[in-house]
Amino acid sequence: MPVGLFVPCNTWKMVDVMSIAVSIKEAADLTGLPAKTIRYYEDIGLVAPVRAANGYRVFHANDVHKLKFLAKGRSLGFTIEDCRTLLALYSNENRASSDVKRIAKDHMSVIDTKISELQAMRETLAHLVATCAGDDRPDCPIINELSSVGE
Amino acid sequence: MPVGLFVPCNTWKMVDVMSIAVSIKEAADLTGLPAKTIRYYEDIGLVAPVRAANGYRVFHANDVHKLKFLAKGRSLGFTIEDCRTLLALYSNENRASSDVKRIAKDHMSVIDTKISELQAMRETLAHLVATCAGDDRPDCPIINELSSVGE
DNA sequence: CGTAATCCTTCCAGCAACTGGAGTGTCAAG
DNA sequence: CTTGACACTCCAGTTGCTGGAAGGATTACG
Repeated sequence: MPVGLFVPCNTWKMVDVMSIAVSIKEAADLTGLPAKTIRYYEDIGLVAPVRAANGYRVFHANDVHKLKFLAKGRSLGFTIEDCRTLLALYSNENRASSDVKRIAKDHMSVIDTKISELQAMRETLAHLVATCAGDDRPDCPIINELSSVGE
Repeated sequence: MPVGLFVPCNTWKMVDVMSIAVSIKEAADLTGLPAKTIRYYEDIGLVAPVRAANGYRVFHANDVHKLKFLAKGRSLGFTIEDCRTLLALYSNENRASSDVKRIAKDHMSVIDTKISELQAMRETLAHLVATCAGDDRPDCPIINELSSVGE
């Protein structure tokens, strides 16, 4: 008995224990991504699930795999375009690991820049917060700093 | 001789050493904000420069002051809405410094969260990058990690 | 006086990466 | 038969700007 095929069939079942062919909801549950996001990823060409006779998306094992890949890439802060490139490298048996490494290193330096910026903000804020009385009087070093004329 | 007034006058000069009444370009130069951004801030109601007879925006001292305030607030990472609130508190003689302090502390905790997230990413990436050969062979721990099935 | 350069104006569109909602269709259970 | 949970598409909004087109104003130069 064929399972998970995309032919008109009134007793057709998307989920089967053996062949993975899942609905968008199940793909969402499997990957941790919102269904909306998965549709968006299809829109921008990151995944290409096939369609069942009723128009519903059907995700096979490798679609789910790609989505998991994307979820991990995004959780590491890679941009969508980075993820697209990484996904292509992932599918490319002839890739050079140097290509992957360069993307990761570039991304790391972006992250490092962001961290430094945030830490600088954090330090300034910490100082200001520490010196602000935080009572019901108007005098406030935070406001003073923001409105200070001097450099 | 009136200077910096907004009446039709063919020898009218926006800039005057004594009374500050500047064009958008000069406001941009004084604040470090792009003219586009200043127009945007007017759009969303953060500043309200008057208009000269020819329709040009005219920025007075307190407009420039507000713009500098906004520039500093933004550079500390406050959202536009935070800046709007802070600006209102700045103009409010009866403010309580506790209100300002709370905004700053909330913002600090947002920053702290971001820093932690970025540092976690950074650590994972650093580990992966360190173990990746980065040569012309396809084997790559970074790809492996992204495509790993296991948790 | 003409013209070129540099302003200024408005409006529309786009970026990243989704997210929310409207309006409609489909399907299985009770 | 109806209810509920799903699915679909499409449009609009988020944040904080940024770019560009199309046109008007002003100034400097020859």
